[in-house]
Amino acid sequence: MTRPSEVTRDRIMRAAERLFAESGYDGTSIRAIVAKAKVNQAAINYHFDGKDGLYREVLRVAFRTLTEHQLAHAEELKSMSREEALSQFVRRQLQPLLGRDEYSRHMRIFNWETVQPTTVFRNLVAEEAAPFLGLAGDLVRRFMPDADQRTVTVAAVWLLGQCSVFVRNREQLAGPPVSLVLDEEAVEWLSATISHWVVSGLRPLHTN
Amino acid sequence: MTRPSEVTRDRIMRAAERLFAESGYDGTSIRAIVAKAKVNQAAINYHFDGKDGLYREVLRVAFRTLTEHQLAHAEELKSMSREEALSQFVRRQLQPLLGRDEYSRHMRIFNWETVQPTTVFRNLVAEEAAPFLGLAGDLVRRFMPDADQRTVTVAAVWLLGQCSVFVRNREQLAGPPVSLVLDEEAVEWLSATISHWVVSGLRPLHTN
DNA sequence: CAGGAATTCAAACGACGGTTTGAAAAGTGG
DNA sequence: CCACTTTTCAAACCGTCGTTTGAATTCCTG
Repeated sequence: MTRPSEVTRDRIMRAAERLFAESGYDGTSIRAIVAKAKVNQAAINYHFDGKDGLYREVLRVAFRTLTEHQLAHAEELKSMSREEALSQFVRRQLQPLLGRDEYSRHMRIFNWETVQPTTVFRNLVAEEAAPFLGLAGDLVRRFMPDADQRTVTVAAVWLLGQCSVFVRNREQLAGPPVSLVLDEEAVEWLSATISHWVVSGLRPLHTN
Repeated sequence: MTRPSEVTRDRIMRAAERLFAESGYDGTSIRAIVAKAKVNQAAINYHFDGKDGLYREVLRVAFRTLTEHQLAHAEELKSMSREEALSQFVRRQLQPLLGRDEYSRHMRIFNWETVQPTTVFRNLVAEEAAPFLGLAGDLVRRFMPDADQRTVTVAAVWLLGQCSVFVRNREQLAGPPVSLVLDEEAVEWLSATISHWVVSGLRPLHTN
C-alpha cells in the first residue's frame, strides 16, 4: 500500500536474490544482505518475518519468472518442426551459460537446492514443475509417438540433463582440464551439437 | 603408528563421511560429528587440524576410491564392442541410484561441491578428474574417430550429464510429478534406454 | 615398572548467526 | 496541524559455531 516501505522491500529482495544465488541460504547472512541493500538489520524481520520468509519469497519469484519465461515460448515451439523445436529448446536451456543475468541467477539459486531441497522448494517443484516438464515431454513425444508414459518422462528428464550438466558445471568446465570457452559462438555451436545428438538419439526409437 | 589412536581417527572419518554427505560442509557441525563418532570434541582438531583438515581428508579418500573404482574397469571396457562398453559405462554411472552405499555417499559429497566448489575440491578435480574424463572421452571417441578434440571433450561431458541428472536429482525424481521408481529392474531399464539413446545419438555423426 | 610421549577429556573462549526490543523517525488521514 | 499508524534504527539477546586450553589419562619404551 504505502510507497516508501516498498522501496526497502525491493532493495532487500534484489540484494537477497544476488547473495542467495552467490552463496546459498546458509552461506548468506542477514547482515550481509542488509549491508548490500543498505537497510537496517531489523527490516528483514519486519518485512518478511525473518530469513526463512525472505528466502521463500525470493524462491517464489525466481520460480515464477522462470516458468513463465519458458512457457511463454511453448506455443512458438508447436508451430515448428520437431527437430527445430527441440533445437530451440536446447538453445534456451543453454542460455545461462552466457552471462550473469537474472536468468542464470535464478538457475543458480535452484542449483543450491538440488542437493538438499528446502521444504519450500519441494512444494514449488511438486506444484509448478509439472507444466515445464510437460513441455519437455511434449517435445520428445513427437519423436516417439508410440512410447509409454514412463519412457517419455524419462526422456524429458534425460533431455534436461544434457543441458544442465553444462549449465551447472559452467565454472568448473571453464577451467582445466576441460577449459571450455563460453562465448556466444561457442554456446551456439554447443546448442547445435547437443541438439543433433539428441535428435539422432531419439529418432531411431520409433523407426526401428 | 600407535594403534589406539587409529580407531578414533577412523571413527571420526566414518561419521564425518556420512554427515558431510548428508548435510554438506556448512550443515555439519563438529559437535554432530563427535557425537556420532562418540569421541571427544577436541579429537578432530588433534587428529585433523580442525574441521577443514577433516573435510579435506574425507574428500581425498572419496575421490581416490571413486576414480580407482572407475579406472579399475577401464581395461575391461577396451575389450568390448563400443556399444557394449558404453552401455557398461552408463550402467556403472547409474549405480548410485540403487542404494545408500559408500559409492552413492561419495557422489553426494561431490554434489555438494558443484554449486560453489571448495579450493580443496577444485584442486582435486584439476589434478585427478583428467583420467576419468579421459575414459569417457575414449568411449565416445570410438563413435567419432574423426572428430576434433573439442567435440570429443564436449561429448564426454554430455555423456556424463545424461547419467548425472538422474543421480543428482534422485530424491526429487522419486516424488511427484515424476514419481520414478528406482529398484534394480528400473535402473537396469534406465541404463539400457539411456545407452540406446546415446549410441544412436553418437553414431550418425561419422556416418553422415 | 618407571618415565615421557601420545592421546583423551571437560570446560571455556571469542566470534558470528538470526532474532527481539523499545524508542525515534517518517508517513498518513481527519 | 494533530493524533495515529507505519516504518526505521541502534543496541542488545541468546544460541551455536570452531577452536583453544591445561589437566588427566592412556600408551609405549627402555
